[in-house]
Amino acid sequence: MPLSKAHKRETRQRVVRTAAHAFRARGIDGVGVADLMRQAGLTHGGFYAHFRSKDDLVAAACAEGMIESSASLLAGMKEATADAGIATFIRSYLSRSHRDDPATGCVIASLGPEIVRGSPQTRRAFTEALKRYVAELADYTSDETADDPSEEAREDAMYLLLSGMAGALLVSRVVDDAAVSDRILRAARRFYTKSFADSDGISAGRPVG
Amino acid sequence: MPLSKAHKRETRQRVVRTAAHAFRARGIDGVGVADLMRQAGLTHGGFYAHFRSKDDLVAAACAEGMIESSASLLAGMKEATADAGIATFIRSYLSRSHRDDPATGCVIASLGPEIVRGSPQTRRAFTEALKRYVAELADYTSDETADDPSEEAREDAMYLLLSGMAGALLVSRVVDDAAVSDRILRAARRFYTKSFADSDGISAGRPVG
DNA sequence: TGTACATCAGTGAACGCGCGTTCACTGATGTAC
DNA sequence: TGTACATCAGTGAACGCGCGTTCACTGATGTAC
Repeated sequence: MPLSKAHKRETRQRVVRTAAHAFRARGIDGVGVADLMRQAGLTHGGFYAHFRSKDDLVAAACAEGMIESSASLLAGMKEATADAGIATFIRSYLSRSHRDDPATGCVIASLGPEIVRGSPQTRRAFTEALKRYVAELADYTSDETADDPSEEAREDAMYLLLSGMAGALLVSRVVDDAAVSDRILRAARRFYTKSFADSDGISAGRPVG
Repeated sequence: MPLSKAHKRETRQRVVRTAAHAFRARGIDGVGVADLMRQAGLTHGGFYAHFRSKDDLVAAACAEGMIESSASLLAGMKEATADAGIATFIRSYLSRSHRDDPATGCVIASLGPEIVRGSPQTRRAFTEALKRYVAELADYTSDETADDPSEEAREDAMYLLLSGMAGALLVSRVVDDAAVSDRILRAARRFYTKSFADSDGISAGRPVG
């Protein structure tokens, strides 16, 4: 046997992780296979020992990016109550540092439309990662009391929260005016916190179902 | 003199409109100059009589798409009260027909990230069109009474509404599961209507400022 | 423990292709007389 | 009203370039003996 299977797995994973970053920063069409392999410390020819096509990598990288960014966001949620945890989540997601660093951030906001137009495999892989993420968030917001809404309602709420914040982040990035961009982030932090991390009765957004 | 200036203006406008549709449907990188000119009934060489570069067209097409889609959305809002008008707006924006027809729909949801990575001119042109759109919506929601929030607060609310709906639309498109996609649209219609088109006191989202 | 061998991850030149852009041209047009 | 002319929107062949993919190869490796 030549090199070990673990070594091959590691190389593949390195390429996928490099791609997950590069795609979010420069777009899927903006990153070539040769460019990517160089960044991973290899030459372009070896690419096809790991992937059947660029599209094969795209599917893996989109799922990987989703998993990475959600993990780093979820990692910050060690709060005592679900509301406090979600409030932390919202503050991190709608931060200026997230806005200014798409490479490690939310895939929906950086690659959403490209995935929509992508291959069935890409959409499938991404959807699966997104569903797992939303389910995890929905579990987190479950408080196991009598008025705890159904799991489906909690999932719907998390789809709303996540998609709404992704839209706000996207608009804050697209806008060519730093003051307006900051205003959008600030207003969104307030709005989503009030709607999804404030159980004191008056909340309109949580639960929505 | 050769052909009239009006004729040239019309040809240019035809190309811009064709591009505004094609870009939203297939992405900016997914549409070539030659392809576009063919669709407009011309050959590719003539392109440079109207635009300095593809990028020049992209800037014009993104602004055009924003203006077109906002106009068609605003056209449906002839209601007696601002709340009823916004409710109509939300219902149209978060409809299945909008989800299934990106070519004539919201530019944020179809091209947002590509514009973020685009040229300064593209972001500038798009930002201007977006600002005009939001100002128009903010004017519409003004009810001229004592507790009418400031224009800035009303604009912030409209940025939130628009970006949030764009995110929901985007996620409903990206998801590879018709049932989940429909659920997201339905939940979003409910949530944004309650938050932005319901002045009966309990609303958390309007005004946000 | 030492050697011969089969494996296959990774190399790098080469491919066809479509892209944005250029350029010499053509021919329909509005204007001047 | 009719004709000669200058203009320039639009044509279509050609360009250099970077893309995704292929392919004959190399050489470090784990295994068999």
